[in-house]
Amino acid sequence: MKKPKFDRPTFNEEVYAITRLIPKGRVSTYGAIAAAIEQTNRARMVGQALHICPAGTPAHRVVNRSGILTGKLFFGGNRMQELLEDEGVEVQDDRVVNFKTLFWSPLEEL
DNA sequence: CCCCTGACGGGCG
DNA sequence: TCGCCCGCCAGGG
Repeated sequence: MKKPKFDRPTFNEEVYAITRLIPKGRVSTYGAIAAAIEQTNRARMVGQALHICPAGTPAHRVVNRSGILTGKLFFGGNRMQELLEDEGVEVQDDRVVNFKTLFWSPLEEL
């Protein structure tokens, strides 16, 4: 009884819930979301969850720790970048410009 | 059971 | 920030 079973369905819902809280024009990271639901070493699972996220989930606002749009390939073409730019987030070379200031932490700003 | 893969992250130089 | 190595962990072959 060391490790609590990994409840994929619940985990995914938690991820989507946090993701939906990311303000328009701001971005967050896989690790920050994982930390917010107390699953610090499961940043990768956050990625898996967003890969199959339901419509309406602003997954484009989630990037990696360097501000790189690691998931753009799953949006097709430049879709992820366009979605961000439509919200006023500047992107250059698959990376969020001013990432440090646009970063939104579910733990500190919630 | 072994091995590899991956929308990741921390530490180091 | 970049590159590199390594730890992490669920899935799939």
